[in-house]
Amino acid sequence: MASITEENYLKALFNLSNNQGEASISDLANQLGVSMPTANSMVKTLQKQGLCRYEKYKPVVLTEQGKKAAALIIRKHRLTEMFLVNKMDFGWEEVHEIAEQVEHIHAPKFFERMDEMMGFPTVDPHGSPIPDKQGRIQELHLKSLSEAAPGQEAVIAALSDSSAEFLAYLNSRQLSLGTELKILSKESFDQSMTVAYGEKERESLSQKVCEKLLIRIFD
Amino acid sequence: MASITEENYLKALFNLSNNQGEASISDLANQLGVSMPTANSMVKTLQKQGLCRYEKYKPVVLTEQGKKAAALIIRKHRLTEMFLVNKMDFGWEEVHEIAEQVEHIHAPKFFERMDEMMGFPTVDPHGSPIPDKQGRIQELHLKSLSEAAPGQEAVIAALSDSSAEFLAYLNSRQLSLGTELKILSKESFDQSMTVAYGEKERESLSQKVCEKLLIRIFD
DNA sequence: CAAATTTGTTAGAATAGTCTAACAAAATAT
DNA sequence: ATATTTTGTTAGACTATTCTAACAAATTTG
Ligand SMILES: [Mn+2]
Ligand SMILES: [Mn+2]
Ligand SMILES: [Mn+2]
Ligand SMILES: [Mn+2]
Repeated sequence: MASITEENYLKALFNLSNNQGEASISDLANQLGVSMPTANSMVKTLQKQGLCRYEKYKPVVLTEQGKKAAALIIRKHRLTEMFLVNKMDFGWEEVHEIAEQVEHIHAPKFFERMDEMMGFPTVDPHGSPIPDKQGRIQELHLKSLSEAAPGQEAVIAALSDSSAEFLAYLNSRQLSLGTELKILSKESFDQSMTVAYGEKERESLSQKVCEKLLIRIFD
Repeated sequence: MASITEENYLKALFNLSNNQGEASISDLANQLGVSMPTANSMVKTLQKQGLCRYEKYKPVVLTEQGKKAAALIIRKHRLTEMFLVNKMDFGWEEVHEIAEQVEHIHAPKFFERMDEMMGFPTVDPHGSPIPDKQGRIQELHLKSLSEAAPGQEAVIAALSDSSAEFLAYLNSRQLSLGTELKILSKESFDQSMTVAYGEKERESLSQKVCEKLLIRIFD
């Protein structure tokens, strides 16, 4: 059984590989807030357990076993976040820190019961997919709002940044998953976009924000 | 912040003191499944943090600070057990192991929300009192069934043993908290008691069982 | 390309939590 | 009141996780 520390390294490696294609020691160290020698030595430990492959000075690669282990931890994390929001009335900006702890609980039935109670959700409160019990992840092929064109209509389906700060920004603008946007115009100078949604007739969203909103465009 | 290990030692010390009046190093080691030198050295560590007092060859005593810390962990444990039973449909025999892990989560709001959702319960699924937010415990002055006399009627209010084995035994006899018992007779040879409850006209309960059933006698 | 910077590695040390072996004190039994 | 048993302590060692300092490799820059 992997320790909590090892589980957090696995998750970090998994996320770095998905977001950047590969995981360097320095990225890993940064992500986890440890020194490079610490990350280096933990990578060796994970390799001994067959969870990753690694050669000096090369990027770290998770094995299939490592990927599955990581995905199953992420499954527990995302089920927990969804449970906290749907069944315990937490805000989407409050749940990550709690899930970061709950994901390490060893109690399969606890998470299965959450899953059942929620009717087997496929995404978490930030729109990220929940891996299945085999650790398989259904890829959502979403575009970012930046890629949409004036005149199009779209619905917010997920976020590429789920930091508390970004979520607080979205809360302050009444933006949430499911919000339907009409794209009015795009400023070519700074790539900011003007959109309409809900009660808002004209809201301007910076490029930074548009890139982080993942949408499904209406046909 | 006490580590998970330290928290488990605090709880063990608290329970030993309550059940036996004092906590020896060997009891503590036994309770936690560690060697005596290990318990001995952890006691020194806790003392350095002001959580217990201890002199060589004397029993260990929790300080007020230590008692409060222990009670607050027990609060999280018992709220969790009650939540699992009341809101997540677990059996009373399944929840202890999960609560043993969840009790170490640092997220005050998580436990407050559980508490609210359940309407601020005062006892856990095994009838043990839930300490309040200040770490105060309301003492229930219950008798064991062994102390009751033939002719009396009583209700099962708590258990002095909540092991999975005892709970399974109770399940198999349809005995649970709230079950109303009529005491028909007591065998002076082996202290076993014959009782009636629910559909059962005559059930015999051994002394071992009677001692572990804590009851409230009807006036 | 050579210099400078960034990234990665090794070595050595620290802390937390655990163990076993050996010994010492206290409690119990003869 | 001894002898025996139980309980408790010390010493020394081990693993896991982390750090800093020093150095080495790889990459980027001018
Ligand atoms: Mn999260
Ligand atoms: Mn975590
Ligand atoms: Mn319990
Ligand atoms: Mn515990």
